Amino acid sequence: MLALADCNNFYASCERVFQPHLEGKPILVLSNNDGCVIARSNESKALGIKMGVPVFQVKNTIEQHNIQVFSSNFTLYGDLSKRVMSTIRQEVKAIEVYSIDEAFMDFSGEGKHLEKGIDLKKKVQQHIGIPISIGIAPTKTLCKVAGLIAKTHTKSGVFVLKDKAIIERALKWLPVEELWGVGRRHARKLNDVGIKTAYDLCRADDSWIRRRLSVVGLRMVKELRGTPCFPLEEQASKKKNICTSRSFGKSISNIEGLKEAVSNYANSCAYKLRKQQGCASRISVFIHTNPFKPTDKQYRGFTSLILDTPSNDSIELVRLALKCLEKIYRSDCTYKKAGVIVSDISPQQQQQLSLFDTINRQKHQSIMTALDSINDKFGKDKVHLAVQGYGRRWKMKQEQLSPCYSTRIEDALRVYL
DNA sequence: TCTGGGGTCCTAGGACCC
DNA sequence: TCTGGGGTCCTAGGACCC
Repeated sequence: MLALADCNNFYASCERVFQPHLEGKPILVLSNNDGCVIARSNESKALGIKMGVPVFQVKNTIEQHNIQVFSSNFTLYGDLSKRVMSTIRQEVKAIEVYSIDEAFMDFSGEGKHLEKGIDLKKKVQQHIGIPISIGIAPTKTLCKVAGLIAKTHTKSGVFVLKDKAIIERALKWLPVEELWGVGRRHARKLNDVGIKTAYDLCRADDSWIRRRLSVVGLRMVKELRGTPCFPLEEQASKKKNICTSRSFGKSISNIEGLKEAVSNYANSCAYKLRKQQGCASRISVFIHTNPFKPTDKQYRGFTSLILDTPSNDSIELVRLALKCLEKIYRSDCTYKKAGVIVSDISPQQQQQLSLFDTINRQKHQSIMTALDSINDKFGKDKVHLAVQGYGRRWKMKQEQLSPCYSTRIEDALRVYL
């Protein structure tokens, strides 16, 4: 048996941990630049606020119901996530951290599954203050279904999906578009041919599913029928692509501003590469105008460069990123977003050196190591390249940012006795 | 006025090889 | 008149996830 632990309304719950008076009150967490709604407490969901809507469209509802609004604080959410995962890790044989707010677990073995789930939920609540739901079933896809039921149809927040009859009942109840692996496109395709529920899909012909939903869809259906196709993966695999991109708080029309942003993103990619001990041999840069302003001239620039020798050196990657930028920049546009992608990633240990290499790699590597250790200790970008700038004209809008209670000592709560 | 930021996998088609 | 059979690699696009 497997289980899926899923944090309820995770970002909203994180904000509540340090502001418990918000319990029972509607909360929203916004995307970067405070643009869209990316998390809602139950109370906000009940008020009809949809996932992903631009904030300005629900401004009235926010004011009317005095909804508490937060900018996204990923430092806080990331830290609380780590803590939730480590509490879970102590209670189970194996865990796969699937996303910031979800983990699959090995729930096999003796003991009653339901009780074990309830106990785990209680521990996470007590240790971290984050409410979770748990779905328990023989396959990952069925765990997802069980988790959905746990969240909506149980008091305990834990549900076991094991008996054949209960699985069948659950699948007949579940609309096909709610399935893990069925997105909007597939849902429409399936609905068009009369497949409305997960149960309908289970009864469809294998070769038909294979043709319409590819092998990925077929695996999912097999899992619904009880055959595991997605094993528990304890080791997080290394990224094959790494991207850092942002929309700007304010549009940028000069190349200097873009240079500053792009060098920061390239530096961030290089940092992420070093953290996973990889080197990239391709770097790409893109810049976009604002697609929501149709009156503006629209342009999307994208280009890549191939490196002779794979690298994770900030100095080199920033230089190449700026070279890409020069190629795609057009002075007659106003830009709203830029990004850097590094790909073709290979392990740092096995690099083939280029015959014509001019960089002193060893020296650069020492610089990077020093840079990382300083910044890990004293804060992000405490020491950085000059091109990254100090102006931050491109920076994000974050007007409702909560403190980093658990990761910055200055932000820690003070308790007066 | 105001609209996020990351990822993965699969498939089809083209270019190329022998 | 008739025009093979087997591969690989790469890329773009489409689908999905959080």
